[in-house]
Amino acid sequence: MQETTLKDNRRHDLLNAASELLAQKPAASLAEIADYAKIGKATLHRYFTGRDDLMLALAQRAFATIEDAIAKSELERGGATEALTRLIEALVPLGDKVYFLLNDSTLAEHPDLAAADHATRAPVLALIRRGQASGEFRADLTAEWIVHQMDYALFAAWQAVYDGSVARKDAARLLVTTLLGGVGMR
Amino acid sequence: MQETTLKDNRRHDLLNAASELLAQKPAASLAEIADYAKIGKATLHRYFTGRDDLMLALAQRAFATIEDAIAKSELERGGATEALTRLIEALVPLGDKVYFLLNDSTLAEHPDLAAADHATRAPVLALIRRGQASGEFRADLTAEWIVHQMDYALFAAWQAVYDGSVARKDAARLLVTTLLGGVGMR
DNA sequence: CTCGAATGAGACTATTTTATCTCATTTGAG
DNA sequence: CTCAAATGAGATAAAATAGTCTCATTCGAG
Repeated sequence: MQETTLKDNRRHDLLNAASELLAQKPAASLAEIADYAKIGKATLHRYFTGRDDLMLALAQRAFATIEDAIAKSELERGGATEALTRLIEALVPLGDKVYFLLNDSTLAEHPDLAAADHATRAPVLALIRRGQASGEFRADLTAEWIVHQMDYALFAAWQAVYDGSVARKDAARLLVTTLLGGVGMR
Repeated sequence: MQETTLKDNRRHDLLNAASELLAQKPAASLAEIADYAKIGKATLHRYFTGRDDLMLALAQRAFATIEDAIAKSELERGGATEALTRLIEALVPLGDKVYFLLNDSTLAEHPDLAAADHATRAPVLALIRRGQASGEFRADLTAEWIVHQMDYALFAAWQAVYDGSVARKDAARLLVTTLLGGVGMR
């Protein structure tokens, strides 16, 4: 039982290192990933059969992390605006584990991820629709469009944090206010 | 003189084909690009010494296209809001030639592109600042942040058009209204 | 039409990355 | 401490891609 736990931890650390490196260098080779994780290439292959397997595990964990953040945000609770704010505040800190997704094209088409993608998107879509029904969010935009824009706004925020142009602690607030209020003066 | 023109046309067609294919398949090999452009690999190498050279030319043309769109938008003319609207309406149709930039990591670090990037960003930043000074745009956000969010919102819009969830003709209007007004009800 | 330049198809080589394998060393459970 | 399992380093093979070269064919200016 402990063996399994140890292995899982190791696997977890490896995925952390990989997503960290891939966020900076999306084209990193497996050898570079192994080096960055301070393990031998052979060991990497003992945990993942190949690059595809690693990327898939990485993406699955990213989606799981997002699902977790969504669950913790309790999107059904309170006003839709407050719920969206909680969601964004929960998602912004995940950048390290999710940002690499943007730069990988092979993942978008993977069938196993379509379900995970839908599972993460559905509750957010529901929240947006709830907010539209309650008059908190604009109803002249489709919920899908809003969620899609939100996704990219998140990537933009993560990148801004990553390149230092925005402080990590400010990112969530900036994102919420930009997303909800737009850049035009009201 | 005509020889040069012919060669330039051919080069132009080749770049068009490449950006078109790379938008769909960012990891396309040079052989695939050559096939897609319906030319031999050898000919591709006669126009571009290698992948780096091709990607650089592609990116430079993308920036030139953007600069052109900016110039045609006459950002200094009229209200900042109207100017921003003109800009977005000019940029949205360029997706085919620019979208691939998002999926390439090697370009971000290329020194020759830093200047082009700055050249395209400067007039847009100036427009945002003008709008902030005139009270049209929010002044509690930095112009850099606004432009950065706008960049990603554009990529999001291009992708939505590309995957069919938004009609090409609606994209610009949607983007302008989302960007300026946000998703919250005012 | 004619000729030189440009092209395409594909053989071929070089380079890079992935994946496998061996074996000495390390690790940690008991 | 002891031993079986896990690891790391590197050799090696395999695969994919990049890049070069040759030569017969096509193209287009004049």
